[in-house]
This record gives sequence, C-alpha cells and structure tokens, in this order.
Amino acid sequence: MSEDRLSARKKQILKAIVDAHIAYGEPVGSKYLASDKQLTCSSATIRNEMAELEAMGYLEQPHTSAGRVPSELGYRFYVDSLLQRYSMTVGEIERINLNLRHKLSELDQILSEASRLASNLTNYTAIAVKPRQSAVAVTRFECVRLGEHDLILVLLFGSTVKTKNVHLPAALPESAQTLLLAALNESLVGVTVEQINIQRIMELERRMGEYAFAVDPVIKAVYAVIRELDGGDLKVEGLNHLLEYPEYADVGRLQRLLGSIENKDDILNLIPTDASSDDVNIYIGNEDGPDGMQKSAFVYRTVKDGDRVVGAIGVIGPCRMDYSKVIATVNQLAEDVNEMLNLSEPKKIEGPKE
Amino acid sequence: MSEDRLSARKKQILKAIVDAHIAYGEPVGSKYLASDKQLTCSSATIRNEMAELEAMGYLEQPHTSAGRVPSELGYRFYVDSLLQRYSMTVGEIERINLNLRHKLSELDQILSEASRLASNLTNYTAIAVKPRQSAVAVTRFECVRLGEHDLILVLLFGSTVKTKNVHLPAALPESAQTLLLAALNESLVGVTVEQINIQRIMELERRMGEYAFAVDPVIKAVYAVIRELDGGDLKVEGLNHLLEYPEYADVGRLQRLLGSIENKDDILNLIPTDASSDDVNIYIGNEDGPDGMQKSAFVYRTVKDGDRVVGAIGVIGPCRMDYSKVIATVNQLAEDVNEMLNLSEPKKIEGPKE
DNA sequence: TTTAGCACTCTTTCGCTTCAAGTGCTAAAT
DNA sequence: ATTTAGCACTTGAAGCGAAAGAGTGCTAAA
Repeated sequence: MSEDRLSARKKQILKAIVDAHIAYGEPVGSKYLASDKQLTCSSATIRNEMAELEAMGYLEQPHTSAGRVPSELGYRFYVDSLLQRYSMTVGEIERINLNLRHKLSELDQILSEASRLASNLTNYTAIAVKPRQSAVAVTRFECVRLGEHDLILVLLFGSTVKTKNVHLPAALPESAQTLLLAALNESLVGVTVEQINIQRIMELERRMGEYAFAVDPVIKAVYAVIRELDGGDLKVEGLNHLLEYPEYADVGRLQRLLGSIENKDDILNLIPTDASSDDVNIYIGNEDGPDGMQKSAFVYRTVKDGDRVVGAIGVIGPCRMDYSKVIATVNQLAEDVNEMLNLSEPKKIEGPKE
Repeated sequence: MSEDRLSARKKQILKAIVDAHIAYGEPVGSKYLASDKQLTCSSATIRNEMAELEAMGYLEQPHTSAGRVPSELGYRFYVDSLLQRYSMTVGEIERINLNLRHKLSELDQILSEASRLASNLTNYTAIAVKPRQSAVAVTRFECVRLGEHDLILVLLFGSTVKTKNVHLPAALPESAQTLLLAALNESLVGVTVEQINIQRIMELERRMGEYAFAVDPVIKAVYAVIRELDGGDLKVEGLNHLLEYPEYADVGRLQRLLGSIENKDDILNLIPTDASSDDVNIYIGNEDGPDGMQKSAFVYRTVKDGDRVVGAIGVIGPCRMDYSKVIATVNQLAEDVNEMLNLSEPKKIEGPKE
C-alpha cells in the first residue's frame, strides 16, 4: 500500500471527508467540501483529488452519482495519522475518576463498571472483556468447612479468589481436612490444568489414605473453576446505542454484529493476551475479519494486573465513529482501572501457611 | 371485562385467529378462516362474529381493509383458556436434562446455562433473572488469611457463598483473626443490612479491643457483598433472535425493548419475589406496563431454593409467540433447575463452629 | 495547475393509477 | 332467527413514469 506519500492537500481533503462523514453519516460531495470547509480550492480541484484518493483506495463511492465515503483503508489512515487526539478536560477526567473510584472491588465488577461508564460517556455500546487465560495455576488452596460432607473450596489465583461448593460422598473429619489442604497445596500449587495428570491425582489419593474418596470431587471442582476462569468472558453495556446509528438500521448487519458479540469468540480473538502495547488499539472491520464486525469498529485497551493482561474495555460501533472522544474515554478508563488494580492490590501473597 | 361468556363458536374463531396470526404474523381475514380451517360456517358468519369479538375487545383492526389481529386481551384469553399446552416428547425432555445436568454448579451458572438452553430450544431471546432479595442476612462468616494486612472474607448466605478481599490498615495477628470471626458470627449472623446500625458496629469494635481498626473495612466489605447480592441481576441470551421477527424491524420498538432489558428494573419488577405460584407466568405487554415491553410478551417461571425465590428463567419475544412450545420449554427448564437446586444442595448448614 | 461549465448518470421522490384484500351491509335462503 | 351470498366501499400496497436533485467526469478556458 502506498500510504507513505500523500500530498498535504490530499491528507487535508481525506480528513475533511472522514470528519464530515462521521458527523453526518452520509456520503460527502465535492461541493460541500468546497463551500463549508477551510479548503481553499474549488470543488473541481477537490473532485480531481477525490478521484485519485479513490484510485488509491482511501475512498469509495456507493454509486456514480453519490459522494465519497471513506474505505476501511481511509479510516485506518485517519486514525493512524490524521487524528489529533482529544484531550479530556479536567472535569471529564474527574467524572471518570470519581465514578470509578467510588466502589473499588473485584476485577469483574471494576470492568463492568468501567464499561458502563464508557457507554454512558460516549453514547456507544461498550464491552468489558475478560480474555481467555492460558495456563492458569492455583497459587493457594484454602477451605471452609460446612459440615461433614460439605466444604467450600477456596482457590487463589494470584489476587483472584474463586470458591466452589464441594459435596463429599462420605464424612471427612476435621483432621483429614487439614491433611487434604496440605496435600493440595503441595501437589497442585503452580500446576496448570494440563499438568494435572493421573500421576498427580494418584499421588493425592495415596496421601489421603482412607480419605481418598475426597480427591475426586475436589479435583472436579478445581477443573470446573479453572475452566470457568480461563473461559473468557464478555459483558455488553448500552446495546441500545447501536440502534441510534443508521448503519444498523439494516437488520442483517445488526444481526451479524449481535451474533459476533453473543458468540464472544469473534471479539475475544481480537484481544491480544500476551503483554501488549499500553495504548488504545483500534480494530476496523474488514472482509478478512469476522463477519459480524464488518463496517464496525472496535476501540479498546487492555487492562493489566502487573504484567498479565487480565481484561480489556472497549467501545464498539460503526466505523464512522467519533474516534477522538472514544479513544480518549477508553484510554482514560483503562488507565484508571490499571491504576486501581495495581494499587489496591494486596502487596504480595504469603506462601501457604503450614 | 365480559370474559365470562363467549359462545363456543366465538372461542373457536378467536383461537383460529390467534393461531393463524402466530403462525404467519399477518392480520387474518374471514375468507382465510372459512376456507382453510375446520370452521364449518361461511366467511360472512365469521365476519359477523369477528365484528362482535372486536367490539368486545379481543380483536383489533390495523385499518379498515385489513384482517383482524388479536388485541392484548385476545392474547390473554388465548393463553389463559384456549391454549392446550404442548407436552414435550421424552426426547425433548431428555435433551434438556442432559444438557443441564451435565455441569451442575452454582446458581448463577445454572441459571445462565438454563437460559442459554431456553434460547436455543425456542429460538427466542431468553433471560435469566436473579431478583432483588429483600432482607438477605449472612448465615455464617469465615475467613482465609492472606497476610498480615489482607484476608478474604467468606460470607455464607444459606447455600450461596460470596467472598471479598479485605485490606486492613494495620497488622492483624492470627489470634485476633479468630476473635474477629467469633465476633462477626455472634453479632451479625441473621442480621439484615438495615439492622446493621451504629450500636452493633460499636459493639463489634468494643469486642475487638486494640484490633478495632479491622471492623471498618470488614463492615464495608459486608455491605458491598450484600448490596451486590440483593441488587438483582439479569442475563440475556440469544438477543439476535429478536431480530428474526418482523415486529422488531421497527427500530423504535426494538430500542425501547432493549432499553427495558438493559435497565433491568422493568423486568425485575415483573418477577414476584414472594413465594409465588409454581407455574409458568405470562406477561403480555400493554399500555400500562413499561414502555419497552409493549407488544412484547414474557413467559417465565421462578426458581426456588426451598421456599425462597432465588431466580427466574424466561423467554421474551413478540406477543405473537409460539406459546405452547415456549411454555413447555420454560416450564421444563425451571422444573429441572428447581430439582437440581433442591437435590444437590448440602442438606443443612451446621451452626457456626466454635 | 486550477477552475468554470456542462452533459451525464444514478438515486430519490412524488403523484398517479391500478390492484387486491377485506370489510359491512342488505337481502335472500334455510 | 340464523346463516349465507353478493356487492359496494374503503384503504393500504404495488407499479410506473416523470421530475428533481445530487454529484460526478470531462473539456476547455484561465
């Protein structure tokens, strides 16, 4: 692609077209640009430039007698090089801070709250993503006794806590419970789900001796929690905003997009889980991508707990989107969430107590 | 309303009209009914009856030269007295059972899974509701020590478990932790959130003596958990199915419905939280109800844990809905969920161990 | 190199007619 | 006393062509 050199005027025109299209949602013509804008040349000149921009792939024409519309490449160029980023006012930043800081709590809630805010502030649909975690391992086991046959297994994963009720087929005295806990903490801490093999399970059963019956339900519970944890999840806020934009009046497209959102995979796959850039990413749907995302854009930023990507928040909407505002909002929100996660954190986890 | 007496023939005609409208989605006329159906009279007779049914409020006419469409009252009458309920085949029941029983786990997950199934089986949008709980009280406190300044508070509410990370402003030795737990279990078990007043808090602080600093963050955590728990929640599955029905091609109506769903209150308020009937309920949207639910119907059944309503699953869609199938599915699913909850339950919770 | 002007293309819109569906009513038939 | 056939009437939907409007590309002049 020859993105490298575009004359200053071409850039100016391209930007003006994208701006106008974003603002009004309709194809924009040469006449309008000549009149209303700070372009000094005439409509004919603009027409020539537009023809060239179209040839280069930055613009598209719905039909011969319509104005031009930015192509996917056009949007890409716009967000990558033409967009000057919106800087939030102190007031706006404070509003975000205040709302978010108000209730600090677990990751899930922080993320949902952040996406709710993102939706309210931008008037687009927002998404909170918990990406699939590969190789999660328990860092510590604890348990709470409910009765002879029942206990709550508490699993710590770094600073995340998950619990699971476990029902045992026979009575487990309190002493055996400590035994179980010790066995678990020694055999399964730091072990990923793939590494839990028959050897380890037999080892556990051996250690538990006459109480080996407890191993099976406990392992099942561990599996269930880990599966739940690394499954990836996605919450949507402000879906109705989608309907405000005429590009989704086409039921077909809306349906495909909803399909992508509900199916989750299309969107989960967009989020890189390895330690990735700390900046806002912008995905612009194209023919190669998932079907539902065509003509839609997804502005997101990942959220990290230390080095690990634990989530992302983002805004989804038509390609024609108020990028500067959306980018600024998503950025600020992710920033704040990051800060909360890395401050309010319990400093360091103790090793298992013996 | 004079629902009491409708001639047999009127009932027959009304049923035929609703059936046909449900099947094809268009106003139905006298001619069609006379030809295709098991009605023995002529179109003229039917016209007369239809005029009367309209006068009585069971039917509506979009415009003079269109056929009739059931009114809200018409649907009501249909589901209440004309509908013969669909009885599921063994195969269908088994499919539900199999899918559901496969992964038994916590309430939230069971409900989501059930609603996912409901959506798949009926091809409508399904909803899992956790209604607002009034007067939730902790039945037991436990905690897991993470470090000198950090612990995980485990709160049991009947058979529901919630955890919360608590960060303490100063070091709490292990001995004080047992003290804290005892204090909590004695002062706050069985106490609803409204009953947690300054006296109780001071009492706690007194008991904790030099470790009184721990009370504030713990109380905050308890509040947070309870608020989260009684907040009510709602998950939606298969939203895209809504778009399959022409009644939601009107973006306005779709938007209002989505608004109602996202806002949650409109739907939460429909679910009775007191011990209510064990049967499927059908809400049919009317002018009095929430704006978003107009021309939509909501078929749901509550799910109970013992006597307490802990959730509901339901299907939402146009008034013109395949009621027999939807009712049967929702009913069976709720039945199964109920069964799972009341079997897989740990029998009875022990009192706090001392 | 830019611009004015103009012919050309294509969609949108409007008014018009026609069509078809379905009713309500009247008068005849059972 | 009901039921039915027949018919006039109403009204939205569908089809069609003309006119309007928007925007382009191209040519020729500045």
